[in-house]
Amino acid sequence: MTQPDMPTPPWERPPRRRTPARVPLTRERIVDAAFTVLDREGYDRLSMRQVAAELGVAVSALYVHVRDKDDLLQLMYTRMFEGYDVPEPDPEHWREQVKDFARQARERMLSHRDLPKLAMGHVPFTPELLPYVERLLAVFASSGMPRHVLAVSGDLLSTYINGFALEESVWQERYRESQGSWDKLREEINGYFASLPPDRFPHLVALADIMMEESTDHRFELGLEIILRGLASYIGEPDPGEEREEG
Amino acid sequence: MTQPDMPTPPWERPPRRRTPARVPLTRERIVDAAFTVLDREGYDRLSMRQVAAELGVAVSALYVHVRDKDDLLQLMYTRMFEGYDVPEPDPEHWREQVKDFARQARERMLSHRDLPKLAMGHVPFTPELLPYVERLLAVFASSGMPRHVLAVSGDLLSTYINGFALEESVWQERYRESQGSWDKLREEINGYFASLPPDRFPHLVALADIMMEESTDHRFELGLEIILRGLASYIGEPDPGEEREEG
DNA sequence: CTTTACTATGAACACTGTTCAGTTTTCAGG
DNA sequence: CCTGAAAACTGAACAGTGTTCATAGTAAAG
Repeated sequence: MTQPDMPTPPWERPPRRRTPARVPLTRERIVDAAFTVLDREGYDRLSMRQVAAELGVAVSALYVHVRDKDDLLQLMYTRMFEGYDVPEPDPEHWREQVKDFARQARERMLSHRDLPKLAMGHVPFTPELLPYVERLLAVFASSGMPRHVLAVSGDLLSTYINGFALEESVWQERYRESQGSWDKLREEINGYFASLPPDRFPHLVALADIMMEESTDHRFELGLEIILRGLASYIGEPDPGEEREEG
Repeated sequence: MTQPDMPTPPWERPPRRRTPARVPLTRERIVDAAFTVLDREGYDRLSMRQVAAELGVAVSALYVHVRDKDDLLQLMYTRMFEGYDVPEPDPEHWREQVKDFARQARERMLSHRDLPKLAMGHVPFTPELLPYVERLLAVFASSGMPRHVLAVSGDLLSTYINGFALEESVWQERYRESQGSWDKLREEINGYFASLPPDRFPHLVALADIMMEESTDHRFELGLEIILRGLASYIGEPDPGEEREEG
C-alpha cells in the first residue's frame, strides 16, 4: 500500500509526457492574449472569439476561467495598473510627485491601443487597485490641502489624464484610418481650422496653430500645472466644504 | 390646359389620402427614436434593430437616411448640443459664465441615460458644433488669459465635465442593476470603505464619508472652482508657451 | 485499472451591423 | 385618370457577436 502523504523522493522522476505537457489555460494567459488582440484589432474588434483564436483554443474554454467579457475587461483594466510606481509622500515635493504620477499614467495609457476606451467607465475600487489610490491620496494629503479638496483631487486628476489620453488615442485612430502621415493629417486639420471664416470664428482661427501643435506634451503639462495651481490655491485656506460650520 | 405655376386656390382641397399619409421617415425621427431606445435600454443595448422596431419599420429602412450606426451616433451627439445657451462674453463675469455653461452641460449629460458614454470619443468639431466652441472660447478669452492657456482651457473644461458626468452615470447604472434604493447602495459602499483596515488605507477610510456624500453637486462645483482658479492664476502672467522667446 | 474532478470542445441560440434584389408607395407629366 | 420614374421601404441573407450546454477528453487519486 502506498503512503499518500510521503514526499516524492528527488530521484523519482515525474511520469513522462508524450506531448510537452500543454500549457494550461490561465487567467493570466487569457489577459495576455486579449492585449495582443487589442493592439492588433482595436477595442471595438476585441472579441472573445479573437482571444480564443489567439490562444488556439475554443471560445467556450475561456468561460471556464472568466465569467464574462466584462470580467475579462475588468482583468485587463486591473493589469494596466500593475507595477505602478507611486512614491513615498514627501511634503516638499508633492507637486513634482503628482506630475510624475500623471506622466507615468499617460504613458501607460498610450502603451497599448485604445486603452483609454477600456479604462472609461471602470472605477479603480477593486481590492487590487485600492493601494494605488491610497498612495496617491497620501501624496496629495502631504501638501496640507483641506479635506474636501483632497477628496476631489484624485478624481480631478484621473479624469484629466483619462480625458486627455482618450483624445490622443482618438487622433491616433483617425490617423490609422487615414493611412497617411502624421504631418499630413495635422496639416489638413490645421488647414480646415484656418479656412474657417475669421469673422465668425476669430478665436478658433487664431488658436488653430496652437491646438494642433507638433507635440501634445506641452498641452498635457500645461493642463496638469493648471490643475495643480488650482489645488494648491486652497492650501492654508479653510475647508470649502465646511464654511457653514463657522460662526 | 392647366397652368402649372398658378397657386392652388384655397377651396381646392388636396387629393384625399386613404391612409393618413404615413409620416415619412426622416433623420430627425430616427434620432428621436434612438433617444427613446437609449433611455429605455441603455447605450450597450442601443441597436439599429431596436430603433427600427421603435419606429415600426424594417431595419434596412434606416440605412436610406443614415449611413452607419456611427453616423446615427454622431447625429445623436450633435442633437445633444442643440439650443445650448452660451452667453455673450462679459469680461467682468467670465468665471460665472463658464460655471453656468458647465452646469448646463452637466445637466444635459444627465438628461438622458448613458449620454457621457455616447459623448466619449466624439470631438465637437463638426460644422454645427463649432459655433458653440467658438462662443465658449470667446468667454474664456475675455478674461485676458494667455494664448496657450486659452488653447487648453476648453479641453480642460470639457474633459472635466465629461469625466465627472461619466462617473455619475456609471453610479446610476450600478444603482439600476442593484434595484435597491439610492441610500442603501450609498450606505453599502460607504460601509465597504469604512471597513478597510485603517492602518493600510488611512486616507481612503478618512475620506469615505466625503466621497460618498449625499449630493454630488458640491464635488462638481468644487472641481470647477479648482480648475477656474488654476486658469485665473495665469492672467497677467507671460504666456507659458512662449517663455523661450524672451531675452 | 477505475473513479473522480476538471478542462476543453463543438454545436447551438439569440443577438448584432450591414447589404441587396425586389416590392411598394409617392408624385409629377401627359 | 393613367403612366413612368424616382424614391422609400421590405425581407432575406451574410458574417460576426456573447453566452450556454451536453459531450468528449485529460489528469490526478484511489
